[in-house]
Amino acid sequence: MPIRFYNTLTKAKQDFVPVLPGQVCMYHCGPTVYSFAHIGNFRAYIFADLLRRYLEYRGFQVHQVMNITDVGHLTDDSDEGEDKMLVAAGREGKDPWEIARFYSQAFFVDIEKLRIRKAMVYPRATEHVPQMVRLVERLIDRGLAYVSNRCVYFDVTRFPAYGRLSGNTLESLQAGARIEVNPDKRNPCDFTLWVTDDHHIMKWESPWGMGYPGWHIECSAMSMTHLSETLDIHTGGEDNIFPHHECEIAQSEGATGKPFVGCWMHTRHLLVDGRKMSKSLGNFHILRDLLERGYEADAVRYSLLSTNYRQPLNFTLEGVQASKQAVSRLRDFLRRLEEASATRDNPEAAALLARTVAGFEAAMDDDLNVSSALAALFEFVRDANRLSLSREDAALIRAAFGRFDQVLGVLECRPAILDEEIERLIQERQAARQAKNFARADAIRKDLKDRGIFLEDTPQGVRWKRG
RNA sequence: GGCGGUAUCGCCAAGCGGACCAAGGCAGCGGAUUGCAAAUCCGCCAUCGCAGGUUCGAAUCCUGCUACCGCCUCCA
Repeated sequence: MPIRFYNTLTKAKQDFVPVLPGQVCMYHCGPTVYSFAHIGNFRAYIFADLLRRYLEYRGFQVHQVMNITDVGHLTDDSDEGEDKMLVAAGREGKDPWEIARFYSQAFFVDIEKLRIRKAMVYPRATEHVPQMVRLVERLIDRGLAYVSNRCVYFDVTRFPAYGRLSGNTLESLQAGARIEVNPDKRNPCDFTLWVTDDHHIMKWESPWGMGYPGWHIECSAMSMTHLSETLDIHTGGEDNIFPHHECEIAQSEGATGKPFVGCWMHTRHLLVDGRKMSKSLGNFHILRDLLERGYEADAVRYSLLSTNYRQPLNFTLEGVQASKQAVSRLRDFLRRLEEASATRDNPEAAALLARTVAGFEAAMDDDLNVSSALAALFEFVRDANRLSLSREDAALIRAAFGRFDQVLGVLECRPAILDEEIERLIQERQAARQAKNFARADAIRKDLKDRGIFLEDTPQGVRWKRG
């Protein structure tokens, strides 16, 4: 069975066929580092991570690149918008370079906590200005871009496919009539490739004067530099579809004459408590706040992971709690496996496991249907809990779950150090229980519980876990 | 105004015309087990936003309505 992905460009699920067999070139629109990334951002990055992990699970060699946008882009093409990096710099009394350094470091701290595997490269826009300039020159040479009043614009009328990704054709955009008229442009929908502005703080040399690049060109330039002129997959949030990705296609294909991306994948925005996340509604979450309030990174990851990326996930704190419980159920199961001691192998275990692997893969093959894949795992847990298992059965199951977790990244426990104090208390409690001093035994358990260690008494002895 | 999406149990969420009088997780209730717990097992817990229509058959297709979300200026 082939893997099937929904392609925004064709608006249909289709078989995934990379340009080079067995290899995948994948590019993700990453953070603009002018503030802390919020959980909505992380939904997109966790999706990208899941995609990479599943492709690797399926045996592909994945070349993964995520950009870091550290150039402040004007919010529109008419030279009147604010520059995010500059606004942040003003707010915090720093220069834009410091802002970028600070928030990109924070970004890497956060993705590590969320167990997002690192991409091959995180190219920065500020380090690729020469490549962008060359791309703009190519576009001018091919007659797709023009210089006007020292700025460079892309002529959308020269690229007939403009609008294919988003459905925003030139006619419908003009019908919408919300586009400001810029006298320097030939057509109202033309977009900026280079802004010449000698007074801007972040500026570079170019054939058209000191200035800075337009807000779409970096992804085209960096994906070509680090991957290829034709990408297998390009991801981003749904808000990127237009204008960002539409413009990337125009620039890239305009310059190379080759298809830019085989499969465009876009993550739906999430809601928080059923509403759009916004600072004014007070439902704006960043990872470090959630961690400070006692929620766990793994539970947050599970929450953001467990809904298909094309559904409007509703993020709630109650949901994070539920996720924590769900993860516990899986981890408890794996922990219990270590006590398997049946003397003969259980043929049902292998059969159940085979069915579960098939269910997991069928679900994931179908456009990363994680909810369904997880259901297969939970059904297995319930069924396996009824069985009497040998050590060999348990080893087989653990290996399979290890492979599942290479994809999901939520089962492995964080390294937990059992210090002597805890060990000693467990011993003391056992002695108290032997002596039927249950008051003392319960006091110890409560003490440990308050310190995040949970004890379970079983016929095989005391088992403990971190909550 | 233009383009697009979503609405399934208290909460989250699969389902894409028949195997569904609808997975799975969380929460809840009853029981087994336990010194008490925890974990685990068993049982209970929805006719799918509303109104029509198509079909032998619809959560799944069509029409209308309502609500919410996204894009059309930065935003995952």
